[in-house]
Order: sequence, then C-alpha cells, then structure tokens
Amino acid sequence: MTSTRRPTPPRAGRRDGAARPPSVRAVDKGRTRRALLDGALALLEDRSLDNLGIREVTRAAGVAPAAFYRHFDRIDDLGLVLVDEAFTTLRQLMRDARDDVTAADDMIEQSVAVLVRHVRDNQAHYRFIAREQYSAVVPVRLAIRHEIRLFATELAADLARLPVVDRWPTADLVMLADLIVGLMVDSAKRLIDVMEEAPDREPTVVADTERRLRYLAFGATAWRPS
Amino acid sequence: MTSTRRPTPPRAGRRDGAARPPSVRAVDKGRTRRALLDGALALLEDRSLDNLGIREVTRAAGVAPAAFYRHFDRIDDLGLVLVDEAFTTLRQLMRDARDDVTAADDMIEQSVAVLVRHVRDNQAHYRFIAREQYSAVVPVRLAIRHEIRLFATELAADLARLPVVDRWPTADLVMLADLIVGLMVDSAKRLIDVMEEAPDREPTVVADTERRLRYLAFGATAWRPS
DNA sequence: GAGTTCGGTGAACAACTGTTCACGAGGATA
DNA sequence: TATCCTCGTGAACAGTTGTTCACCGAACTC
Repeated sequence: MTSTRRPTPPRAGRRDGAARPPSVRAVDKGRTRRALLDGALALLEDRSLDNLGIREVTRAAGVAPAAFYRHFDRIDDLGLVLVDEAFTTLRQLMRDARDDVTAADDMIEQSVAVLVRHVRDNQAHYRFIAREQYSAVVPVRLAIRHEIRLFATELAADLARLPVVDRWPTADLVMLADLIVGLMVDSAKRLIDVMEEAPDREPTVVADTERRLRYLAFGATAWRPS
Repeated sequence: MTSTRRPTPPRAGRRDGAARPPSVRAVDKGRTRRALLDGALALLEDRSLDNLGIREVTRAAGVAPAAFYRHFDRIDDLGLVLVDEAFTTLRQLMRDARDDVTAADDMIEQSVAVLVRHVRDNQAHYRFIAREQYSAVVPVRLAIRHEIRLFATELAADLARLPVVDRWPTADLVMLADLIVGLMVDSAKRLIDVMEEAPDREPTVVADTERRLRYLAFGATAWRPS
C-alpha cells in the first residue's frame, strides 16, 4: 500500500519562511485521510452519520479499523470536516457570482446557476448536508446551522447594495436574506432528489427555483419596511 | 403485567352492525403498542430512526425484545405510524383554523397560532419529523414528503378563495402554497429548537414567522402571474 | 366447561460493534 | 550511518445487536 518510489527528500536549503515542501509521509497520510472521508461519504449516501460505524468506514477505505484513530478522535470530527468541505467552496463561489452582477435579475439567474452546478458536482456532500441539517450528532447540527447563518449574513451584505432595498433597516434585510437562503436550501434538496430520481425533470426544478426567487424579489417592491 | 380485573365479557346481543366493544385483549395490546411508540419517541429525541434499535425500544417500553414483532415487522413501520400521528391531527387543525376566517391577515395569525400550539403540544413528534424529513429510511422519507405535499395542496385550495389571488392560474397558486408551506416547515423547526434552547425567545420566533408570512402575502400584490 | 387463539416471555444464535495494544516497516532527521 | 517518530497492522476485549423458537397463561369462542 506504500513504497511506490522514493524521490530523494527535498534537501534544499530551508531558508525564508516559505511553505516547506510536503514530506512523503504527510502526503501518504493525506491519502488515507481522503480515503476515509470518501469512504464515509459513499456510505452516507444511504446511512445517517448517527449510524455510521468506524469499522464500516475503514472497511470502505480499505484500511485497518485502528487506522481511523490516527486521523479522527471520533466519527463526529469526520462529519465536521465534511460540513466544512461542502460549505467553504460554495460560499466562495456564491460571493464571486454576486460580484459579477448588478441587476437583481442577473443575480438570480447567476446564483441559481452556480448552485445547480455545485450541487451537481458535489451530490454526495449535499445529500449529507441535507440529511444532517437536523442531525442527532449535535456538533454537526450546530456546524451546519452556523454555516447557513454565515451564508445569510453575507447575502444580506450584498443585498444592501441593490437599489430597491438599499434604504431598508437591517432587520428587514436580514429577513429577506433568511427567506432567500431558506429557499435555496430547499431548492438544493429538491435538486439532489430530482437528480437521482428523474434527471430529465431537472430543468423544471431549476425554472421553479428561479420563479420562486423572482417572487421574493417582487415582494420587495410591495413590502413597506417596519 | 396483566390480570387487574376481568369484567364479565360484553356478552350483549351482537346485532345491528355497530362497532363491537373493544375486547380486553385488544385494549391490552393497544397499551403495549403505545408503550413501544412512546418509548421510541423518547429515544428519537437524540437518535435518528436509522440508528434506533429494536432492543432499545422494547427496553424503553419495559417489554421483552420479541414482543416488538407482535406489533411491527420492522422499525420502519413504527416510524410510519409516528409520521401519520404527527400529520393527520395537524392537517385537521389547520383546515379548521382556515375555515374560521376570511381576511388574509387573520388567516396568518390564526395559522401561526395553531402551528405554535401544536408544536408545543407535540414536541417529540416534531423533532422526529424534522430529523427524518431527509431520513435514510426511505419509506419514512417518502411518507413525510407525501404528507407535506398534501398539506400544500389543501392550502392551495383554500388560498383560491382569497380575493387577491382568486384569478391566478393554478401553477402560481401552487407556487405560493409551496413557499408558504416551506416557510411553515422551517418555522416549526426553529420553534422546537428555540423551545428547548431558549424558551424565553419563543415570542421572537413567532413574531418573525408572522412577519415573513406577511412578506409573502405582500408579494402577491406585486406578482404578475405568468 | 372444553378448546383455540393471542400476546408476552426468556433463552439461544451468530454477527457485529468501538477501542486498545504491542508491534513493525520505513520516512525523517542529524 | 544510526536513531527517532509516524502511521498502519492484526489480534484481542467485552458488549450489543436482530431474529427465532418453544412455551405458557389468560382472554376469547362455542
């Protein structure tokens, strides 16, 4: 399982605080860590984290049970890593997408497109997040809630730059952001469902999502802030 | 565990297709069945159905493991019963509440009040539903989805009688109903969280829910149906 | 009152679980 | 070169699991 080759260790002069080149050991360790994460992710397709066995995970990763403890203390920690993986890249993508536009309409289409692509590229992660949003594993549940809050906060900040709502008090902005995020979460769940149950109906779901977002946007024109 | 008394069996003349008086056996059976359901519900407070053991349930119910199979074939069936218990009473309550009012504003306050009370009275059920909405146990996941759809359909039918939207095409009505139901589901989840984490903040959550519903209602005035 | 059905029991089964431990191959370090 | 440290191994532990079975008393039927 190891010893493919051994390139002469990076014996360069270690000067200037630059990042040290990753040692062979570290890269190997990273490999089995990934194997554990991927194995878990595969199992979580139809299991809940609550019910995920350490032995199962190591088996799926092709590794001895004891090896698990070299990387995580308990199964919860592995779950937290998965939460992080799913959200940090998504948040970045969304921020970028919103930076590119000014009109609300473009913003909607852009955001939905980004979401759809990201869900498609990371189905296993999203299935996991959907299932564990109200997880029995407390730390994971809290982590997901926290990430979604962050998401809403960032969205509220960006919304504040739009013409229609830029004079709203914060409370109302937050409410709108909450509504939008709730809708996107819901849509993400519908997306993973439709992607594996009836992929041909995916465009319908996408169109529905855009329409409902547009409804929320229209609401802003009629709403009189508190 | 049995034989408290034995009232002379209801030896009345069995005529006219009236419901037969429940036999002692049946009522006893019902008792342990309830004990199993309640035991499960208690355990599900911090477990997922996926991870609920038959032995655990029988232990919590104060009953031998084998007794479980006299009532359910597998743990999924028990879950389905819980889903049914939670939704049928709620749907009835909501329909009644909406029948009492005509103005949209009353309707919002009424509905939220009913929801809050029902959630408070059935916290365990709601926690279970929230957690299992994307359950790893397929039949349960499907059952919950189905119940929520029913909910939305009934709401759409009632919405059609309101002045602002009564000329909308069905598709738009369904969309609005979906939005509202999604919001209520989300709110129910926030409610159970806040009820056990910070009960004093409950009024805030209630007010927030009403405000967000009102936002959706305002949206209807600005929306131009497809 | 005799016979049947039903719902609960406790024992038994193999299978699997999380966690610990001493061990060793081999990268890292000097 | 010799030493240390890291990460994976396989064996072992006691504990729990789902499910089946023969059994039995009490409720029911006639």
